[in-house]
Amino acid sequence: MTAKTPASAESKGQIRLANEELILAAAERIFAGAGFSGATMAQIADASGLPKANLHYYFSNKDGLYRAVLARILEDWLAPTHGIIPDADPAQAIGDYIRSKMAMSAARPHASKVWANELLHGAAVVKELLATELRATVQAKAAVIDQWIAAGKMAPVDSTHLFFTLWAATQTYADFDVQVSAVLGHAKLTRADQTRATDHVVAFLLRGCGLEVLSNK
Amino acid sequence: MTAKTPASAESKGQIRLANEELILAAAERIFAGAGFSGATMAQIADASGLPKANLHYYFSNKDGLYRAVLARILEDWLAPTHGIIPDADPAQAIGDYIRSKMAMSAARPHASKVWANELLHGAAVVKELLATELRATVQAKAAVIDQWIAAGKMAPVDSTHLFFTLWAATQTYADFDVQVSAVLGHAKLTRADQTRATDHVVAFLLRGCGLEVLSNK
DNA sequence: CAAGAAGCTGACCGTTTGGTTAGCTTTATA
DNA sequence: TATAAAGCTAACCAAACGGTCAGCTTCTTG
Repeated sequence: MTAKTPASAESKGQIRLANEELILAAAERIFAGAGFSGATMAQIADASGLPKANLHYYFSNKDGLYRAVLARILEDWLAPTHGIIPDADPAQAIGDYIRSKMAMSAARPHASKVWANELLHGAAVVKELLATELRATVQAKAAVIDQWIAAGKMAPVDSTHLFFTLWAATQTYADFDVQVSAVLGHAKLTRADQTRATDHVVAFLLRGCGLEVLSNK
Repeated sequence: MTAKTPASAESKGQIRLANEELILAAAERIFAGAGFSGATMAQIADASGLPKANLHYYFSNKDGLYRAVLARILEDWLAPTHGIIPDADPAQAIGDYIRSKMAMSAARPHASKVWANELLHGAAVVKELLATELRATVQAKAAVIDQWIAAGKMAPVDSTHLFFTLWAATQTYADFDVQVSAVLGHAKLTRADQTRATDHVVAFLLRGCGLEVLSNK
């Protein structure tokens, strides 16, 4: 609305920014539903409300668009391990981590599915990243877990594999929601289902760590 | 070799049986690696060592082949809940179930990936089945778990969601093996990795149920 | 308000893919 | 061994797909 100095924020036009966001959001949805190969540029165009040729104006090609979608997902994905530090209380820190993972699965199921699909088919795009950033993060946080175990604050779990189990148990509600829905007999997962799932997962996984659920804040 | 009465076993020729198996095995591999849309009939033909037109001689079309692959997987998938019956010992029964799921993930990773891919993208083919057979199985077995809980034999877990957690924790080693490998710093999962994973998962999940690992037979 | 930059898009194109077919060879049967 | 059934496959085809481009409109800027 108001005229601003053009070089203030990014050097990208606002129209470009808005349309890129529109396309990325649509692409995330379509890629989640059909995978990379199953998704078509025409579908993504329809979902974003823009003509197909416009997609190629903003993104070099299908692969470039897919990489942009993955990059956008990545930011939120490796983040919420902040609380896992030596001074923290294990039950509080791990509980918070699990809850934030469950919240992410509920809030951004499409993102989780795109990520799952990428891993499922060999992680051609993000393999390098897994072996560097993710590996380093896990090693650092596993060391904290090991300290807690050595101090007798929790059960002697395999600290590295613990993360595989936490990820699996939480993301299954986003990735395989059809299976959960079908078994529960609901057409879609309700908010009540999500709450029940979170309560179960937090209690179960903490007990697996030899810990008790703390009062919720 | 020896001449047999033709109507003895199935009414299918041995050549047909052998080639169908050849094609199904190749298709499972290719579908696992690339998903339904990403896989091509030409790739499956190459992998099976047969010309492409031969695939259409045995299977009506790509969709028919995909359904046949899923059907072959399904048999082994809903099976190993046998041990979960009221008279059994909870730690023994649940421990055995987890171990058999881990063994399956290690032995047939391709099958697990095809199944995961089908669920991930909405289960268009197996949705009906999830809502009937799988749902019924889980309800029956969850009732057994509830009996054990009522009898004070294990911790008060959500018996239905327990199954989601067991499936997730075990199948993650087949479905997302690239992630596990990358974090562990190995090119592929070794037998030692599989053993360590099984030990962790069994101990961790049983503790989550308020149970202890029994001596391994 | 002139003029360049940015945004936009219908129409088009080469390639890939699932699927077909006509005609061949091999196997089974009486 | 004659004959039918089953098995096999090179060559071909129509549809769908990712991607291009020329020319248009809208926005920004000095």
